[in-house]
Amino acid sequence: MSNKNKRVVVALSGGVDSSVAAYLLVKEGYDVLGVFMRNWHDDSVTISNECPWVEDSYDAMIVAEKLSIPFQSIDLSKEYQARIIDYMFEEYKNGNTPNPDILCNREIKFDVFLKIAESLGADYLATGHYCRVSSETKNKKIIYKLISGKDSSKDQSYFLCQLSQKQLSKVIFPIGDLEKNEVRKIAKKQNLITADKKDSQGLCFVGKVKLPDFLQQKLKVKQGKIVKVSKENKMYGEINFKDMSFENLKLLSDPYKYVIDDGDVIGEHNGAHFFTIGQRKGLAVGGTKDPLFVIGTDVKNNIVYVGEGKSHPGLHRNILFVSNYNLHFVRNDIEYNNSEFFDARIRYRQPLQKSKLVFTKSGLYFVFENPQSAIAKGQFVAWYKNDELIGSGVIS
RNA sequence: GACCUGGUAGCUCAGUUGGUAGAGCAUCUCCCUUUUAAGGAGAGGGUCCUGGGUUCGAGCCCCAGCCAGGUCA
Repeated sequence: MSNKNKRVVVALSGGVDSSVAAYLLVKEGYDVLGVFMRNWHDDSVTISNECPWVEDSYDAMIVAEKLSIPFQSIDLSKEYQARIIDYMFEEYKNGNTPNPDILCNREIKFDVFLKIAESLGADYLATGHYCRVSSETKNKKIIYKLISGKDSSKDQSYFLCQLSQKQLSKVIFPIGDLEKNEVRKIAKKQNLITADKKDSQGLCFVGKVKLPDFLQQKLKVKQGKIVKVSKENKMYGEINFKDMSFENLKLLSDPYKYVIDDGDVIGEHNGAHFFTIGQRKGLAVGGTKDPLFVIGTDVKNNIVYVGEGKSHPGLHRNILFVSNYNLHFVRNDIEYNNSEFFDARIRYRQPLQKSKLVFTKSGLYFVFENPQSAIAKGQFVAWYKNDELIGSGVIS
């Protein structure tokens, strides 16, 4: 096969998915090199008492051995700290809700790590993501497409929404055409040690953490008030949701700005930056008929605003905004007419939502057909056409 | 000062004609999930204000006290 001369570095995480990815590459005749990334050292903040990475790197090595491919381990914790962890703290400090794993893909796996792979002579970098890449030639230029994984319940395209054409040109996702159970079946058949290993969860590379505890490493505990806003509050009635004119879009997309007099003080929290919109757990305030949800935080004045019940108006919005600066086009050859519907999601595994894309001088408005719950500033919105992820951006 | 109402799980309350207590919310655990959340399942938790009394038996009846809210002079 012609693959013989092609060298691929596969990122082995010590899980099933990357193990099977490596196996498939070997089977297809590539010259495969397995590399394990260690990006985090501090086990004191993770929930499980074992150091997960020790076992993971060991499993990765055993898989490499089994497949008879060379293996090495690299430490990118400095870069991870600088590009991911620091960003995370900064965002939370500012009252935003970051998505470190999306950045980890853009900045670490498909940037720092990709460059290392290239320095090792790799033509391609492969990972165990449930995602696909295809390409077509348009005006003599190759265009790469980021396609959802075939297994829709596992599709991880959302986490790759910040990748560029250049990055995609270097990437192979060997398991993107498989379902999870097929991946496990292959691993079992090949006797890979990771076949029955539980799927990893939590922050990629860090592991499962209790976020408020994790954040307390750097963010101070600071007592503040919890203010309950009535669903009858007049501010909810003041917006004309039917007026979709350009001038009104900003008003429609702006998160509600609460002041302390908008509601009643019903409790205390220990730091508004530990909370995010839509959050229910951790408020430690009972006595209501329906659960309380965070509808807004004010980190400057250290106030958490809550509303009672899932259907509280403060929880839902039809429109969100992404500034030009925060827009990222995976495909930069697509025309928009401001009235066409795309599919979009604002969090991993969320069913795709119909949305119009309206471009303005300052940025892009998503006008959803149905109201979206808990649109969180700092999270990413990604838009799709059919199975293809077209672009993404940070929610303002 | 008098009168009224109420004091039951962390919170808000329900508790039939007296037979040693329940629901929602909160909390904790598990499941789901490579972000944050959400969601699903389960668990723990009560000298029923205190002290007397009636009764075989009192959260429920009686008396006294304490506390909270209200009404009237």
